[in-house]
Amino acid sequence: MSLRLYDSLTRSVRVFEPLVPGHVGIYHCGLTVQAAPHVGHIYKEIVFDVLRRWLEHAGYQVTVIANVTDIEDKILAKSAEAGRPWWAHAFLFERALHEAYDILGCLPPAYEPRATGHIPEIVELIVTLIGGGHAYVAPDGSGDVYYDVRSWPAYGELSGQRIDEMQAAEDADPRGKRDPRDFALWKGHKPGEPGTASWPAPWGRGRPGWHIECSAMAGKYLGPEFDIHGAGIDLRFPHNENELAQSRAAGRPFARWWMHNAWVTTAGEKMSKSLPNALAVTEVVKRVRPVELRYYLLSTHYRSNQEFSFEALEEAGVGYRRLEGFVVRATESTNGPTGSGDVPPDFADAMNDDLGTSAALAVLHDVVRAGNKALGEGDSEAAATALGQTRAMMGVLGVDPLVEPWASRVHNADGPVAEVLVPLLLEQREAARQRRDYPAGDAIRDQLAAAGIEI
RNA sequence: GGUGGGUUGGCCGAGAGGCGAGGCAACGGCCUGCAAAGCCGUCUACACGGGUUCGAAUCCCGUACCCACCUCCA
Repeated sequence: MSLRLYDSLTRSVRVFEPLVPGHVGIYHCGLTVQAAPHVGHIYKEIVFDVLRRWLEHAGYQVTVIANVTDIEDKILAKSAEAGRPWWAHAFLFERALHEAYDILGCLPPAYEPRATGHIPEIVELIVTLIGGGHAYVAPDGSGDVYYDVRSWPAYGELSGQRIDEMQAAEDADPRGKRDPRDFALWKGHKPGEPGTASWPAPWGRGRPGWHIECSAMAGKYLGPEFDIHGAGIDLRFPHNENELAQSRAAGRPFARWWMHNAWVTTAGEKMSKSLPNALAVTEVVKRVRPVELRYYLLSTHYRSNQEFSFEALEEAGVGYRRLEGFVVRATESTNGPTGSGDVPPDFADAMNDDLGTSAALAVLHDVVRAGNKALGEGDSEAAATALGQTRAMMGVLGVDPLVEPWASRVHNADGPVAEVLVPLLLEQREAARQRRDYPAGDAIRDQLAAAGIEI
């Protein structure tokens, strides 16, 4: 079975065929560096990291571009509140974001372009749109440039909405817009805004609107047409809709697949920076290991909401340790994994079916059960085969316990002290058991258990 | 007002006309000096009301409730 992916534009699952055989270009967007990343933000990274790994497993060369929005209204507002320059504010959270990626074992993108580094490309695109009659400089002297939604009949195709049915924004300040749905491509510099937050343009100093940057950067790095555009479902409208309209109006076919991940929710509602339910990645990983958080997030299909709870998270951690335990035991008691590094057909079918990670995890557990049985029966050949398959599957999901960044953290026995002391204690316990001094042996076991090390 | 998604066992979560996903928890068994781990087994559900069908969690109609987007948002 070949890979089939759901496309939000056509609202259907289609057999994936890249534009250029053997190559896949992916652009995913939406991270605005204005606050510390929470579990919901990082979920998108994990989803597209697994997509990328699965494509690479299938032999594709994958180019991932993920943007960083480092200038927009919120950043200006939040940085002013925090009393630091907007660029320092943006960079602070860009770094926090990178730390979160790394903690969760996401492979780095090929490149992460920043909006502020692509002003010429953005201006060039706006010039093209104005020239084509799809954008106009606001007549009110504000220096704003708007996209003319009425000039693009297909506008609304991605989100399935008709312009006339769209609710006008409550705070709609027409400011010279031809239609209230027209959106800003360029925001003229306003008095009171930092001078560093504006750039020269043919229609006056200002800064780019939020939507245009993605069209400009995706176009620059992946070309006028590319394979997959990813984002969280909330960005479908207006952000992705606007990107699509801008790009196509400028003569670029743009993305061939639009993929949107659903939510990690709390109390049935979307996790959000503006609600008190936000869960910072750095806090959550104090409760479970990062790899367990990653495993937990993959237990739900990416297009279904996942109700976050620490209880479910910790249960998932138990499930992960079962897999990890097999990998560790099987590695110790066999001559290592055997097999071609291929995943079982059922696993491949699940992943090929629009990244069915839930079903894929079921296959993983089945193989581990068979592997554990083989270990129990002393069938090291069967155990080694299961180990090979297990590690291949876990590798695709980015949770192989013997691959970095997890390898050094197996079994909680991390650090040089533990590496020296734990074997020593185990030796003493074994000696106690040999002389049938069980209370002494059990005491050592209990103390290790109290330190988080299970025997 | 418009658009889209959801309601599955004690819990988390797949599936999408027949063949009981999987995990966690619980209980019983095997193994073990006792545990743990592991294995075997048990419990086994599809919001509600109609309908279609030999057969519906899955399709159709209706009802209720929940969520998301239309405004910054993964």
